[in-house]
Amino acid sequence: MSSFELDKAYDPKKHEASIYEAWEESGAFKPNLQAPKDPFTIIMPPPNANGDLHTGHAMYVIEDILVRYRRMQGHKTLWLPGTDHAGIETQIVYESELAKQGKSRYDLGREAFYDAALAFTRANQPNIVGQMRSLGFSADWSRLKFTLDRDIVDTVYATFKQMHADGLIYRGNRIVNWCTNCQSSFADIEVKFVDRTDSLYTLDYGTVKIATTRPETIFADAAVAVNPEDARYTALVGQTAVIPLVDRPVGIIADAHVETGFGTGALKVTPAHDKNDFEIGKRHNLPEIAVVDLDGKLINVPDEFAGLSVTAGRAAVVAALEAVGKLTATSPIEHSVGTHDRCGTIIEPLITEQWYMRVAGPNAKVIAAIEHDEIKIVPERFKKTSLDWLANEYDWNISRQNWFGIRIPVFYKTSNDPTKDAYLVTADENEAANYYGAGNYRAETDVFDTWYSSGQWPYATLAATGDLDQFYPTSVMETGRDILTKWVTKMAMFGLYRMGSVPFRAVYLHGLINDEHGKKMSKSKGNVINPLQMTEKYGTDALRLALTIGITPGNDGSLSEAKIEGYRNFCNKLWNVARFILGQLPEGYSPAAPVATSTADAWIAERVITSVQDVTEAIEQYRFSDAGQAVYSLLWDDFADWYLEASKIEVNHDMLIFGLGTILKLAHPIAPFVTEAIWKELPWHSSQLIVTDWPDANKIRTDIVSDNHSPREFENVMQIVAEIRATRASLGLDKLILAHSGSSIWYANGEVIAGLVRQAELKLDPASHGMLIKSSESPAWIEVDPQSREGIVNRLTKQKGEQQGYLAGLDSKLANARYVQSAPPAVVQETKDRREEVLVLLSKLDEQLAAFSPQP
RNA sequence: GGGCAAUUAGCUCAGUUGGUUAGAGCGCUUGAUUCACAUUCAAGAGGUCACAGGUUCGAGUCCUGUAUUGCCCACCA
Repeated sequence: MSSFELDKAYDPKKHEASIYEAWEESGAFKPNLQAPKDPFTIIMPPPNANGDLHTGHAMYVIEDILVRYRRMQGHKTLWLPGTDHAGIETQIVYESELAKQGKSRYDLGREAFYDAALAFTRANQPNIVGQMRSLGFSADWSRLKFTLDRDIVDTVYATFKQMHADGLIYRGNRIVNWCTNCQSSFADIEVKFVDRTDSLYTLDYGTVKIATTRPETIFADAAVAVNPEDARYTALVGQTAVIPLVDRPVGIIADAHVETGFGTGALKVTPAHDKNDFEIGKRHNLPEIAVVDLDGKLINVPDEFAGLSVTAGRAAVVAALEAVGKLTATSPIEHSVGTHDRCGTIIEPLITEQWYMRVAGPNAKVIAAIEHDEIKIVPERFKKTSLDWLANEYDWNISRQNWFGIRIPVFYKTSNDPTKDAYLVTADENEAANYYGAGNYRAETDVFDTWYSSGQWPYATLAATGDLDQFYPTSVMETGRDILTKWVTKMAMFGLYRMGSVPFRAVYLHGLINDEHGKKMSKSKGNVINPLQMTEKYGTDALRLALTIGITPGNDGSLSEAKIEGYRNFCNKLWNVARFILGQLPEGYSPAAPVATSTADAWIAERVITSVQDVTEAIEQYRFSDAGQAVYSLLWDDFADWYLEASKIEVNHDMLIFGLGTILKLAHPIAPFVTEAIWKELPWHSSQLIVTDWPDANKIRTDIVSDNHSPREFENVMQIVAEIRATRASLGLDKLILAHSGSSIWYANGEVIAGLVRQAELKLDPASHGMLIKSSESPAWIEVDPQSREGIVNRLTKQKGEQQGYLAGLDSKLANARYVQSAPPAVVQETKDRREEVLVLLSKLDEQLAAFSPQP
């Protein structure tokens, strides 16, 4: 009797927490520096410390798969986790917290707000960390880093200082994307364009008419521009036009930027409030007149408009223009308007002074690294995307006027001392005091763009944990393809700049996870799948499998509850396979090297070996879906449906245990909990599955003693069984008698065949006149009732028709001389072989038809 | 305007260098089931691989074009 007693079904809730705890307590998540193989490192993209886990984070499962796989392979494996303070995002969240108390950030002041937001963030961090742990992530939490940790910030400061010394950093007074809500400038990449319908107003400027969507900025006009090729206006170039309402004359200039076909072909040039106009202004040396302030209110305009918001001002100016007859037309126009991607506020282009980084030089190194595959990008098509983007990036505005961020380490001179520099780059106020003298300096209040600091995440974290020497460059960066340009290229740039080498050797990009109909998940659509609800309901492994199988690198994937449920079933199947096997082991059993003593043994051994190769290769090539599918199919289609069933007739405990053990190993990276839960039940294992060796196909092949059985023979058994089952189903037969002629395959496998077919009896009868089992090479029959004759003839006729059609196709192929000449001989031979097989089958069908057809 | 991706069974998706009669899961139909698992088992139906050309002995796969959908970048007075 067996000493094993497993629950009837796998209940994730009973196992996951304790297994995770055991992993962590054993130190399995920490890199094993004694491991024989090279370091393998992944730096986790830090999720927002204030956020909740969503399907995007759940895709870190890919990282866990890689890490678990490499750990089992014997690499010194480090997965370094972290969380992000998420600058502006957190600021917005925390401001809304304050709003609940009826406060704004101005009530607290900059420093108090920063401290409070930081405390809020640190207090929330355990939430997201706990959620990631619940997904089974085998990261080394003892190394957890936070983007505002002192040591991280120090690294960022040092980089800034070095870049400044290298002449890569400068102050620039130019047009920026200003968010009046956030009171900060933003990089182009943070501006999201939304389509809108607005009014296009045609205004009378005396000599010309211009078209604009922003009449409230006419007071900032510095010129009117026309295209130099535009014959309508050539005579006017050099003349003046007059801004209505204020009657201020401006020059008419020619600039190629102007499109003759748009509006009237004449453009009001407003350098201070339009990006393109700013460029035109630079080309023509035009004044930059500001009429919108940082709050989005009109300034430097006639009194009646002063202080109005842009929107109110527009309406008022339009009314005034109409009143004086200068508004000659109004038409709807569809265009895109830039908004801040975090808060949705319309971006006001205006001129402010900001910190910039020159990117051309540093980016050139990134381009070279990507071109030479020093950074391999998966899928490869994103190589081009990143190269195009890098080659076209403008100097990067790295300063923000948010309050929640890393302050730019600069102090400004406030005295008039001509011997002192205008500013000093240092994070140390003492240094500033020494240099300028007390009271003669002020600290910069701008903070870094979060991508400036998070772009340094790989080496900043590794430096902070003391792992830089051992684990940099890292192995793989796995992240969403949407932040390829925002983040991945920045990390490459910073890594090459500061470390002189790439931060990661490969980048794996996953796509978006959509809902069950391939639609983007969104709160407003109500189709958001909460990963934690799913793991609660179906178990963590089920979610992990659902996010792995059927997902293609870089492509959007879809997730549904039904899909997750299906993988819950898989986990249960695995559990029950184990339950079944363990249930029949004798007391005190301990496994020995498997010996293949039956046809089925030889076959399953081969299937396992092939699967080990397939799964290994798939993971190596980042084809995680294929890896998952290979394990799924091995367990369910091969091991459970065939080998286990066959073992009910002829059992080989060692082979069962070997198969189960190997499957557990192969499945572990994707489904770590259920595999470890089963592994724990096997008393002969001294260590946890998480640190067990990954199976080696060659080693297995030499270890398994084969008793001279061919895997092919069992494949024939499977064909025979399938044919008998199909025949039974189509004829509605119940209990079967299988007659055979006494060949070796039937002697060796007859019992197994009958057992797999179920409700079948075996009989030696070389003279049977039953229905021929056509897939059996030596004659065998299903004994049939004469009453079934009509059904049999129908079935045989249908099969004959199918085979004749197939034969015709093969014949026409072989009749084609060019095919026979040009195709590889192996392909042609295969066609010929198949034709022979069909002919044999057809002759059998004819014979049977003759036997069962009514005699004439 | 430029680019990328997708278009394959009712649904969601695979299909790795061109080569068996194109696959999976779910759903559907029929049947089974005290024997590890109904979170099960067996059998089955279901596809002109978006469309039009082309290359090739051979195209879901390569080329050209078209359509639809989604995404990215640029512009949008």
